Amino acid sequence: MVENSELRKAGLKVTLPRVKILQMLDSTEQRNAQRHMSAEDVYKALMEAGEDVGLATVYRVLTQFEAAGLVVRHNFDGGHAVFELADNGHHDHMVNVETSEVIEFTDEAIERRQKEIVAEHGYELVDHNLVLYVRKKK
Amino acid sequence: MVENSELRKAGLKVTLPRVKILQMLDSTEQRNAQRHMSAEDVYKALMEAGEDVGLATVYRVLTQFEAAGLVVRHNFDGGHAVFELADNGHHDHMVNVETSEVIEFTDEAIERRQKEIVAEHGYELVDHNLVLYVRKKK
DNA sequence: ATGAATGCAAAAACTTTGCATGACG
DNA sequence: CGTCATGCAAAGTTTTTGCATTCAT
Repeated sequence: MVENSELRKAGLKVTLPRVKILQMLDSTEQRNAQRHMSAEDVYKALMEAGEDVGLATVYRVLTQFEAAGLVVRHNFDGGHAVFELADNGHHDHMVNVETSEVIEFTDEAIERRQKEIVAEHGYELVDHNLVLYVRKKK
Repeated sequence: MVENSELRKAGLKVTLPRVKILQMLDSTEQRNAQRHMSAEDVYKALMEAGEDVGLATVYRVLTQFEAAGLVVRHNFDGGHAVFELADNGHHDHMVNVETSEVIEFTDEAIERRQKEIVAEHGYELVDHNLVLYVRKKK
């Protein structure tokens, strides 16, 4: 189960909504149902689970989680942001354009090269976002 | 100047708003002012130029341009989408998180590695999206 | 002339905020 | 108990849509 100590560590009081939201993210991930949920997704899932949490709270809590590094926010297409638990390290995404399936991966060579490129321009890397849109090879 | 034939080719009637928007994108790019403009940016620029185009039209036209491949839409951080002319080939982006300045780049090593990774998973690359969020090195 | 495109205003979609109430430590 | 968190509703943003009018061909 997701540790409540994670919340304390982040300086966040252990409240019911926060615990529920964290569990929700964790459990959907376990079931591999949907690794990336929008605020609305989380809200609906909570409602269906009989948990009475306001949508505004879901937004607030997800934003706090992001600030605390518990969760990562992605802006894949447009429209809405999606969130995923940050607990299994950094990774990039491959999206199968035919099925919308999301595959995670990491590649050292790319990571390294990114830092080099940025340095060559006199910057330092704060974060990055790489999405490969793919299709099954025929 | 931007060719109106581009519009015809795309099956779009050559109307004043469409021509103006295309020119606006082209001219800001020429002046290197801002390669990436939001719908609002385009709208304001048109207003300042004395062109009377509705914001809704700007959105509609940019969406059509995107569908026609004349323009590329990016969803960098969140909030709003930005558009750029598609005429100068593929490139990735670096966003300075302190100034929001956008720097374009391409890197063969990364491009190559992406194809390899995708192939290793049994897919083929359709498209990709790489954004590096950077900060000036101190 | 005729269908497509525009402008306006209204609505939709997503997210944030103010404020009174309620819960955590 | 004091403070922080929540819920609700209202407001903010960004983008889309309905509809009457105007324009391109």
